Amino acid sequence: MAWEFHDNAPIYLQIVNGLQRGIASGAYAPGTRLPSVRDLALEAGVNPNTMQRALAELERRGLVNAQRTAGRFVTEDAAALAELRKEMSDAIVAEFCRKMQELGVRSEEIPAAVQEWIATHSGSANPM
Amino acid sequence: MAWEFHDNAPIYLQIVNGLQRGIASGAYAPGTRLPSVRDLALEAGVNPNTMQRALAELERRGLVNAQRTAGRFVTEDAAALAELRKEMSDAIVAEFCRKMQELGVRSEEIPAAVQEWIATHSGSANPM
Amino acid sequence: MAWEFHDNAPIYLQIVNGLQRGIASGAYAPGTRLPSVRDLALEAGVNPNTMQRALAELERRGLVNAQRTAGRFVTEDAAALAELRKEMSDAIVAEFCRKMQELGVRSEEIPAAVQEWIATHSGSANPM
Amino acid sequence: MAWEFHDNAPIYLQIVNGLQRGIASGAYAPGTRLPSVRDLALEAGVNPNTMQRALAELERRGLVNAQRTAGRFVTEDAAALAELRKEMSDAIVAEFCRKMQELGVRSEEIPAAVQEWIATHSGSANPM
DNA sequence: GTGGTCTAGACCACC
DNA sequence: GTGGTCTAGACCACA
Repeated sequence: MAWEFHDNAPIYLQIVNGLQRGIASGAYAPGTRLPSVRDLALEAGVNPNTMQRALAELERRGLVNAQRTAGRFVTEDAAALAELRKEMSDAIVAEFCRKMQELGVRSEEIPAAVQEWIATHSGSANPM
Repeated sequence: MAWEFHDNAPIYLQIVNGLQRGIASGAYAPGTRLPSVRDLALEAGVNPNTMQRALAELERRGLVNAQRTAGRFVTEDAAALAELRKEMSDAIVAEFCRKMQELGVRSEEIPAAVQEWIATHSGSANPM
Repeated sequence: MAWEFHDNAPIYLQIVNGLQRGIASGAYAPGTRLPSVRDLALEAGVNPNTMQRALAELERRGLVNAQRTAGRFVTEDAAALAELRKEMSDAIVAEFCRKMQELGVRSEEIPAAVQEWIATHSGSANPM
Repeated sequence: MAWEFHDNAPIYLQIVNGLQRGIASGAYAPGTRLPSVRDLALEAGVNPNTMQRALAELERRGLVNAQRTAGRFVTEDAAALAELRKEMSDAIVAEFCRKMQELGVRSEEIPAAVQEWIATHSGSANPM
């Protein structure tokens, strides 16, 4: 995971978001043990305290479970994971629709635009 | 227009993009006179030369026409504007789909997610 | 006639050339009276002495005849005019062929290029 | 290459033209590395930024490729080079025909004049 | 060292 | 006043 932070939001929240993305996508699979705080902090290039705070937030949200000496594990709670995916998906969709409307595209036209794009780009993920 | 620049791309290109968004959305209506280079530069907080470069690029793309002493005007070429909107729309859709797929959403599921979101936000999405 | 002088050659020679062009093309028709030295100098934006020198050169070449009080007249000597046209034409052709060869076009290919151009541009003089 | 600029056109465009001539004639062979921006600017006696602008234009036209730290290279795209030669050749022919017509030579007579000149200069025209 | 970008400040033609 | 061009000098990423 490439960590790049902007200064519009606290870094720890940006980390929370990034880890949530990892969990939602399955990059951090349910039941899996997360790397140690130190390692995660090192990888992200932030202070371990900042990473600690992010992980505490994730735990508060029920997405990871700290097990005293063994480390932190991604939750296996399917409902929680589903809800997470729903929330993040909704956020992405919301931002998307906002941008499209800013461009002058009416709500009704958005789904068609999406379907057309998928039809013409099926198979090739064109990262830009 | 709120100008905020990140350092992942040249400022002049970010300006090009921002102005294109303004033109595509109609914030800068076809045939309208744009503010002068100096004014735009002042507003964006960049050097007039940088703004000049961005505007030259827009002119090269056929989106604005410079008229010697009278200023620059947004093109009235409907085809060019339509193509612009198509390109920008496609870029937004592409980024959206990429994010959704990164989240683990399969392509086939994306349109449904969009439609559902629009259905549940149809009231607030169109605050006009 | 638009007078623009470069500094690679004496101005009076550039004037000679310009007037020769006028005579060769018929802009100054055979037998016609030329404007006065003063007027020509004024029009060209040069010192009357400079214009005088240019006209003297033209007279030396037999292209104009000074008639004491009546002014200067373009020669009616058809042979001289023909020779003039030939010389100027040759100079233009020579410069043209030099440029084409500098571009890497072989001598044998030049006439074809000319004919093709004329064929595709018959009628429309495209000044550039 | 001898750089001499007139003030009828922006210097950077004159440079573009000069470099195009070099590329079209093969003086800058396909695939060859061009001198650095700084060196070219020094040679031409212009500001590096002006030379940069000219080179950027050449790149936009697909005639040179910039390779980050290695320098700029003349394109090897034969089609692009052929088109370039065609364009430049056409421009020269057009100017030539314009001058001839200004001299009073009719279009039909131009090819003959060219062929005659070449015939009489076939020895010295190809001094290689 | 290379290309690329940005700023600052100047001058010009046009009307 | 407008757009357009040019210079000077600086900084950056890349390798």
